[in-house]
Amino acid sequence: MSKKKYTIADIAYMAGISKGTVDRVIHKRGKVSKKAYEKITRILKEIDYQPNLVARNLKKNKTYTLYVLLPDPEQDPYWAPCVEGINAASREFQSFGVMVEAVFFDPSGTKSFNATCKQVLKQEPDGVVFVPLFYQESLAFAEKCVKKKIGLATFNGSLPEGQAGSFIGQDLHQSGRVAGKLLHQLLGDDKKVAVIHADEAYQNAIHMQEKEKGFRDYYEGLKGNTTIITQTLPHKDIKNVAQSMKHFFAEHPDVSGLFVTTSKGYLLDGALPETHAGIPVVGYDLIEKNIKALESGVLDFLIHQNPRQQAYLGVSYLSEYFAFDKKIPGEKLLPIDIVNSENYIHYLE
Amino acid sequence: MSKKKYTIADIAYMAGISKGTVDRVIHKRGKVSKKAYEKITRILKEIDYQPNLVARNLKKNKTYTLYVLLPDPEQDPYWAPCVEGINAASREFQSFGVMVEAVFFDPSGTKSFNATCKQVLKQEPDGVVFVPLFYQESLAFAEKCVKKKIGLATFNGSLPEGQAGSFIGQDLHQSGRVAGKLLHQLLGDDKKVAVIHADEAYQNAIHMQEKEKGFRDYYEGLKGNTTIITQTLPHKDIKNVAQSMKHFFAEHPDVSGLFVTTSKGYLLDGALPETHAGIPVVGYDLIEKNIKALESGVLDFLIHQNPRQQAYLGVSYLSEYFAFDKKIPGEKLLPIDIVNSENYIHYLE
DNA sequence: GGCAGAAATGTTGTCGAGCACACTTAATTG
DNA sequence: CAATTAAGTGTGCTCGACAACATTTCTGCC
Repeated sequence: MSKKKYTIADIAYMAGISKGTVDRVIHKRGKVSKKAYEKITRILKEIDYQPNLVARNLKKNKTYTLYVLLPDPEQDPYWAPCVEGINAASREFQSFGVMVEAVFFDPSGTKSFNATCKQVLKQEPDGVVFVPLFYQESLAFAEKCVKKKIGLATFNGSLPEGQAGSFIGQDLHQSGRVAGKLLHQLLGDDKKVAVIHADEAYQNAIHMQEKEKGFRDYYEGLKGNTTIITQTLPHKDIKNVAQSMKHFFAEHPDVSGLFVTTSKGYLLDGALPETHAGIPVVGYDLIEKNIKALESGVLDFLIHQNPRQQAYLGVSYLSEYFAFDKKIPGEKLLPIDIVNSENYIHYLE
Repeated sequence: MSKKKYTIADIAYMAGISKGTVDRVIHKRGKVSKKAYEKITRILKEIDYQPNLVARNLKKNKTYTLYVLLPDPEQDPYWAPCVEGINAASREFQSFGVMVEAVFFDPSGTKSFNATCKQVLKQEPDGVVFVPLFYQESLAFAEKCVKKKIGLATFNGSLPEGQAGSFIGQDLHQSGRVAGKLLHQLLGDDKKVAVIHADEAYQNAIHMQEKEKGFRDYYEGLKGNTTIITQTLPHKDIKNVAQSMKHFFAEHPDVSGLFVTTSKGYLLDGALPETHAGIPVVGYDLIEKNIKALESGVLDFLIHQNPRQQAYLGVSYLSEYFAFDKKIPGEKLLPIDIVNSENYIHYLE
């Protein structure tokens, strides 16, 4: 499993040649005779030479600057754990010359995002990790980064493939399937269920649709007789969810389970009509209010998207790329964690 | 968030003194005048000096040897992912002079375990990560390690507190509660359920009991009228589970849900009498056979103990301790992952 | 053969921490 | 007051990778 470690000096000695030449072979910067090249290459292979990353890093002695762009956690608590993840990764890699700076933008419109992007570009960072909340704007930003040869990673949302850089997040379609399965497990066959798109500004439209697709997909695969209806709860109505739900259930009294595609499941707390109180609900995200709703029994399951880990990995991937020349994984899909009132504690940080 | 990095030379220059003295202050090895000591201490605090771990590590140039003792995955597939976790950690830390060696023992008796321990001790490793499958024997081994000042970490089982070293694993009691909650969610109130201790040699007795306690604990907290009965399925009977289950349900026809406390839930596949086929079952561990049973619908939920991560963390903690002087966390409880047929894929490796 | 110029190879200093050793003061003693 | 010793301080080398620079060897050509 492990073996003796060879240094360049060792190899030079073995080949009866100076370490300068060995180094030239390793880094392919020419000016080496065929004979020496082959001899050294053979030895390298034979001993499976692994350069000492510590020494390499010390010599390089370069500092890399990473910026992380994410929505302001003050405005949406979903993002709060990210800060902790960013800090953890930052601590871990600062010894290797990686400096990490987190920047928040206002998620309610594109203006703040654009301004933040501009500001970050001005700092000429080596790498950028960001949440592509706004599609067009994110695309433009990513292009600029690529042009400037800035390392890229996105989390909690992806850009069209072919983009250089990494995407870290969840398979939303599959998470919809998980929600479908959970409701199915709770309800049994042939029931009527509803998908609720609660609140959330337009930028999450794609997310919600993906989740709904997965959800419907799951039920279609069953070939049962479950009916699925979709209900949008626009922002203007969230002040009176009770009213909205009353109307909803008046119209659809036979709906026996709900799937809330956003982190706003807690809005149902105290807002379900007596006739349907206690109805199974599956929602998203471990924010404080949802956990309360989980404990009070309003919500049955939450799907955890692990924002902390997403941010942590985003920073880690770029850091490892800079510090250790590691490849950046193109796509990293995190587990779709199922959370109920008994296991949520371990997912909090 | 991040700041300029100071070197010992920087500090020496600032204090108008040589780096030798600065070094003496940092490492508290005396021979420094009060004046110099205070001056340097002040500067160190002021700039919050963080030594460059890369340089430190390079200078030390020491290699540490870790041994990992775990049950042979060939005999119990539960342990297979551990090997992958060990390898991942090994790769990560080999640049920092940490050598990792995995050693398997036969879990069916204490003999192989004892022999392996002896053998490992003979190698005089710097650290040991092991699975304390056998209580007495593990205790003795741990004591020997402590005496020899060998770094310690255990996973998937703990030793009595007060032991030096780290424990990585799951809160078994709480995982029993999770299982209780899941069955409760699937069944509703006031049902009769059964805890099945299936197979498993004696060494897992404590695990199973802890899980059962948590399970009962959950239902007691409800103050409902659920009845819980316990059924042990001894090793000699696993060849004829169908027969055993037939008898069981003949005696307890009103049992409407099962909690299998071991990784042997898959044994129920094809072994449930027609009268009770499709009954909700919660089990443990993502081994291949269980996943099949999950997909076929025999099992409804599995609780994932994440053996891969447990092993990975065990190795990582000790490695970071040796390589970076990091403290070893006393106890690390991993999330109790709930798995169904739609999300298991992300937990496999 | 001699010599320019290219090609190949060797040498040395750097990165920062850390430590052994050499060195300079100050204090102590005969 | 010189000599000895202790206390405090400074210097220089090491770890391994790496690259700039210095040096040697080879090649072709007059």
